[in-house]
Amino acid sequence: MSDTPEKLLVVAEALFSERGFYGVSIAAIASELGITKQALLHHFKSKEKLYGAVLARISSELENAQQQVMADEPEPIPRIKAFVAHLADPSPSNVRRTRLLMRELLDNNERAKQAEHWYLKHFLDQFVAMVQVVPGREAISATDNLGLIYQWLGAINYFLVSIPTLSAILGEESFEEMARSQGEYLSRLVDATLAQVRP
Amino acid sequence: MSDTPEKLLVVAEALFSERGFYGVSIAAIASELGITKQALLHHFKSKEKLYGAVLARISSELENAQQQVMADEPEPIPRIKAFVAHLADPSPSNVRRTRLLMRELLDNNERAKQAEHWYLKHFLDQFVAMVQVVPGREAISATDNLGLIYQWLGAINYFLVSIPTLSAILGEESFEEMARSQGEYLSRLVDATLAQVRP
DNA sequence: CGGCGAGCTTACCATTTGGTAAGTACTGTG
DNA sequence: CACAGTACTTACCAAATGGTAAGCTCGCCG
Repeated sequence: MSDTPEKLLVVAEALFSERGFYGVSIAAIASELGITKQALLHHFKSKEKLYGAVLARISSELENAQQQVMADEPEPIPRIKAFVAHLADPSPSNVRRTRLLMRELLDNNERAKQAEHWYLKHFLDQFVAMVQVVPGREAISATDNLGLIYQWLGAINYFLVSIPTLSAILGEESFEEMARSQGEYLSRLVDATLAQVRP
Repeated sequence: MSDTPEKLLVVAEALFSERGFYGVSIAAIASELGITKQALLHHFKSKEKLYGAVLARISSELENAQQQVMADEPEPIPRIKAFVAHLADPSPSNVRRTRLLMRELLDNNERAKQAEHWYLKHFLDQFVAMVQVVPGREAISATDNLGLIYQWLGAINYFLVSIPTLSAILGEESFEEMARSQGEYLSRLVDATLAQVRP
């Protein structure tokens, strides 16, 4: 079949995102690709390494998007809003990524305890930097700004991850209405929280 | 050993929370309890049923807490804040519950597709009702209020679930500082978002 | 006392798991 | 042509998985 590793990663990402690390066997991934399990193991020496490659791919995509926004939008607040909007994009590929990262966050306790390097650290550092240049926020500590960012990330990621559930309990059309207003909600969330100053 | 099923559920909850449904074997749970795998299967006929019992227990605890707050605090806004504070309690037991529910949210797509009944629906309905009685919010649609609630739940749950990661990347003392301010952040988040009216 | 169900135990089982070993076919490159 | 490396394949494996079957022991009820 001679798939490029890129293709393998796309499929692996989809399955890991859907069922989690322990919920997917390498055989299942291989079968989805129409190759044998051993063909997969040939490219990535172990299941852990395959998973690691998927994570690395995602984190590099994330950092690319971040640099893109930095370059495109010089104004601090519109820049943040553009980035938030990008992260909150409800497209299937972004939802997939978000689900996988959420799972990783949950598993991180276990699996990555030995992994010295938290692969999203750079992403977070840069995000903090984006907030710290907002007028009135320069004096606020990095930790406090990180707290703010976590509120945004929480609202964004939790919504994305809840899409199937919400869609099921609200019904398709009601959910669509909610999804449509979500973008503006987030924009206002950013405004409202950024405006707050420390007492 | 004659453990009450309650004890079994506590241990099962801890392990499912830590490693997820597929990440824990019934043998592992049993061994943690010092009993055999078959003793567990005797009480709960299958792994799925055991997991379901854990979920049911959590959802009933959640609804109890909700009723408690409803009874204790008659004023709409303080009531919401009290409930939010309860949900955001960073105690180990609450963190465990939150992790497990977050995993369930991720897996829901797969496992609970056939389960007609989304076991947290009642919790959400009642939460919406709590918001709908806030002066100035009566006219706002349930869907819009749900959107607001999801922002709060996102901020709360994402933070709780990120505790080990944050603690690792920030260091213990810096993280403690962030955790301390989190409560007030959330309170202000509720104020800021509740104040907004639809255009 | 007889028996009956609850709460286990040991024994067993088919299937799936991640992974190794060894070989084959193809494609350059010296 | 020889040789090396890539991209696989089939064959295999030990361990772990969820689950069944059958039995054993205890307390309780008629």
